[in-house]
Amino acid sequence: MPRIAASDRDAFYATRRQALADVALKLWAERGYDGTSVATIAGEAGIAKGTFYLYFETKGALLLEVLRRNSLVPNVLALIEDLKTRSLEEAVHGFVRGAWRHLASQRDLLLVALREMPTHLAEAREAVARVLVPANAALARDLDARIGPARAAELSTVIAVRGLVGMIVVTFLTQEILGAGQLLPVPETEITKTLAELFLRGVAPQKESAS
Amino acid sequence: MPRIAASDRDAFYATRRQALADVALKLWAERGYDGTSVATIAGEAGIAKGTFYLYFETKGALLLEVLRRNSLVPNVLALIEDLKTRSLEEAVHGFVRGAWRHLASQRDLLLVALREMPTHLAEAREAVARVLVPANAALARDLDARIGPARAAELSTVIAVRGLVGMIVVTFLTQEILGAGQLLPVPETEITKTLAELFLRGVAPQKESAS
Amino acid sequence: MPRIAASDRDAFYATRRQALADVALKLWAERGYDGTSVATIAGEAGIAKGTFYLYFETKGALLLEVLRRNSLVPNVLALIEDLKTRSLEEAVHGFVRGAWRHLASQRDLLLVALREMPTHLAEAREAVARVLVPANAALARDLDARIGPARAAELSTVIAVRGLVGMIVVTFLTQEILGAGQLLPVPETEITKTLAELFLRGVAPQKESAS
Amino acid sequence: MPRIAASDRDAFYATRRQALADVALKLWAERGYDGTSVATIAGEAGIAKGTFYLYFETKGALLLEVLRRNSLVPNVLALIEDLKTRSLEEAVHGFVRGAWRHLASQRDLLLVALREMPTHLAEAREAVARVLVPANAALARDLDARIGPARAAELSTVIAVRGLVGMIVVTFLTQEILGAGQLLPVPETEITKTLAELFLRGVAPQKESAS
DNA sequence: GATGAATGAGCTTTCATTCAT
DNA sequence: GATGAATGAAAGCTCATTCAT
Repeated sequence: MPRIAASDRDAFYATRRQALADVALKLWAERGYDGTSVATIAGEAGIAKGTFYLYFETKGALLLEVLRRNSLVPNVLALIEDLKTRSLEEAVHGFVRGAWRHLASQRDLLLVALREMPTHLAEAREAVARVLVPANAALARDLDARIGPARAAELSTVIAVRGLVGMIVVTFLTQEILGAGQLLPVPETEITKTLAELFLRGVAPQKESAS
Repeated sequence: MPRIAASDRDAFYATRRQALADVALKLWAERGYDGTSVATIAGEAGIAKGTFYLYFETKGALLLEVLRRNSLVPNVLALIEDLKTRSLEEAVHGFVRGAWRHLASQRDLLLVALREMPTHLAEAREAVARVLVPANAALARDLDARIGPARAAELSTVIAVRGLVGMIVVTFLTQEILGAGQLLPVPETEITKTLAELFLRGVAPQKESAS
Repeated sequence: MPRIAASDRDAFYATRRQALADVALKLWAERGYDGTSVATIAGEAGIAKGTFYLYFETKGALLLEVLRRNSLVPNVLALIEDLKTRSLEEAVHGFVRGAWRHLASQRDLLLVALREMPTHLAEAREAVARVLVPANAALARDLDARIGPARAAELSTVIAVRGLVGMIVVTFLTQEILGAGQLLPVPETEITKTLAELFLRGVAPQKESAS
Repeated sequence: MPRIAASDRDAFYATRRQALADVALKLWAERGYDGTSVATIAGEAGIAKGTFYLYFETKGALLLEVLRRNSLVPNVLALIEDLKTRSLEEAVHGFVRGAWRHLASQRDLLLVALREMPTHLAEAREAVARVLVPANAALARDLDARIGPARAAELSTVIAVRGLVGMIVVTFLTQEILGAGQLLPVPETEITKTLAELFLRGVAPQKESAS
C-alpha cells in the first residue's frame, strides 16, 4: 500500500536525478569536478547532503550520469537527413551554423568534458567509439557521395569531416570561452561563413574566377 | 665554505627542478593536477615530500613552471620566417606537419592544458591573449599577403588560421589520444596531407580541373 | 524533517561549543595555543578531529570564542555600584577580595592571556583599549570622588588603580601559580588584607596612630 | 696542535652562543618562540641553519639559555646596600625608578618570559624559588627593619614587597607595551612618583596633615 | 668547523561517505 | 524517504633535526 503509485515514485526519482545532474553540470563547469563538493551540489539542488546518496551511489556516478545524459555530438543522422536535399554548399553552411549553436547551448558540457576527459581517458575512448566514430563515418559517407569518387580519392573524407568539426570546436572555444573574440573581434556570422567556405573551397585564390 | 662549487649546485638544482617538472607533467596528464598529490610527485621523482618544497614554493608554482617551460604554441614567428620563401602550398603542408609533430611531442602538456583550462579560465584567457592571439594575428597577416586582397575580402583570415589550428588539434586528439585512429585508421601522412589540402582548396569538386 | 526539535539541536550545539571552549582553555593553559593541536582538543572533548570543524570554523575562531566567553576583567561598573554605599576602607577590601576570587576562578584564562598576549599584541592592545582602559578610568573617577581633590592632586588615581590591580595580579600569580606560596607561606586572608591596607595607607608608620 | 688556542676557541664559542641568545630574545619577543624558526634565528645571526646545532643541542636549550642569561630581577642585594643610608621614602622612590628602568631595558625578556612561563611552569617555578623568593625575602627583611615591628605586625611585608613589584610590572606592561599610555597618558615621572607614594602612604586622605 | 639538502612527523583543514534518528 | 552530525583519510605545507660533504 504505497501512498504514491510506483510510477509516480519513479518519476520523482528520475526528476531528482535530472535536477542533480543539471546542477552538477553548471557547477562543475564553473569550479571543476574536484572543486565542487557534494554538499554544494546537494545544497544548490535544495536537498541535504545525505539525501544525495539516495540518488547516486557516489560523486563519480553522478559524473558518469552527467556525461551520459548530455552529448556534445548532435543527432548527426537526423542532420544528414535534414540536409539531404540541399546542395553541398548549403549543407555545409547549415552544418556549421547548427554545430556552432549546439556548442553554444552545451557550453558547460564542453568545459566539463574537456576537463574530465584526460582523467577518464578510458571512458572518453569508449564514448568516442560509441558516438563520435559512427557519426564521423556517417558524415564521411555522405560527403563521399557528394564530392564524387575522384575528389574522394584525393583526400580522406573521414579526416576532412573531423577537420571540419575541429575547426568549429576550437574556434568556438577560443572565441567564446577563451576571450579571443574580444581581442580579435569577428562577427559570428562571418565566423561560420568563413569556416564553411574554408571547408568548401579552402583559402587558395580561386583561379577559375580569374577566367 | 661549501664543498660543491656554486655552479655545480646550481646545475643540480636546475636538474631537480626539471625532473620534478617532467614527472609532474606526466602524472598530471594521467590523473590531473588536483588528483596528483605533492607526495606522489616527490615520490615518483625519488625525493621526500618535504624536499619538494626546497625546489618549488608551492604546488601551484610547479604548475606555472611546467606551463612556462613547455608551450603548446610553437615559435610561430620563426616558422613564418622559415616558410617565407616557400609557395603557399608548401608552406601550409609544412605548417601542418610541423604542428602535428609539435603536438605529438607535447602530448602530456596538451592533456594538462585541456584539463586545467576550465578551472583556470582567467589564466587561460591571459595566456591566450599573450601567446595565442598574437600568433594568430601574425599568421593571419602572412596569409593575407599570400592570398591577395580579393580572396581576403571574402573570408576572415583570422578565423581561417584558427580553423586550421583547430583541425589539427582536434584531429590529433581524436586520432592519437582518443583512439579514433584504431577504429577509423588513416595513415599519418594522409592525415596531414588531407588537412593541408582541405585548408588550401576545400572539399568541393575542383571545377578548374575539368577544363 | 528532523527528528530532533530545533531547540534541542541548538542546545546540543551550544553545549558542544561550550565543552570545546572549556577543554581548549584547560589545554591551552597547560601547553599553549600553538602547542595544542586541534586533534588533541577534539580528542579530549571526545569527538573526532573533523567533527571539531562542525562547531568552529577554524582553530583561531575557537580562541576568539574562548576569549569572548571568559574575561579577566570582572564587571567593574556593577562592582562600583555595589560598593557605592560602603566606606573607602570597606570598598577597597571588598574589591581586593573580589578580584582575588575572580582570578582564582579564571586561573587558566590568566595563563592563556599571558601566554598569547605577546604574540597577539595588536589584539591585546585592542582589548586593553576596549575593556581595561574604561574600567581603569571608571575606578579612577570613583576613587577621585572618595579621596577628595587635595589628595587626588598629589597622585594619579589612574595609576593608583592600575597599581592596585597589578599588586593583586602579580601576587596571585606568584603565590598561587608560581609556587611562592609554598616557600613563603602567607594565609590568603592576610594577603588580601595586606594588599588592601597597602593601597589605603601604605607601609609607612602611621604617625597619627601615635597620637 | 690546534691552530687556535683553546681559550680563543672557547671565547669564540661563547661569543657565538651569546650572539644567538641575543638574536633569539629579540625575535621571540616579536614573534614568539613557536613563531620563530631555527632557520630565522640562525640567519639573523649570520650563520647557517646547521651551524646552529653546533652551539645548542635543540631549540629548547637555547630558550633555557636565554632565560638563564638574562634576569627580570635586578641585583636586589646590591640595591638594598645602595639604599641603606637613605630614608624609607627615598629608598622606595629610588627602588621604583630603578625597577621601571630595568623593565624598560628588559622589555623583550619580559615578553618572552610571560609568553613561555605557562608552558614551562616547572622551570618557571624553579626560577621563582631560586631568584624571586630570596629577593622577596631580603626586601621584606629590609622593610621590616625600616617600618618597625608595630607596623610589621599589621601587614605581611613579604606580600607588601610583592605588591610593590606587581604594581610596577603591571603598570609598566599596560603603560608601555599594551598602549594604555596613549589612551590615559600620564608622564613617566608621575607614574613612578605615584607608585612610590602609594606604597608609602596609600591613597587614603592624610588625616594627620589636617591637624 | 660549517654547510644546507634532505627528511618525515606533525600541523590545519576539507570532504566523500555513513548511519542513527 | 530525508537528514545532517560524525568520521577519518588525505591534502598542502612547515620546520626541528640530521648528516654527507
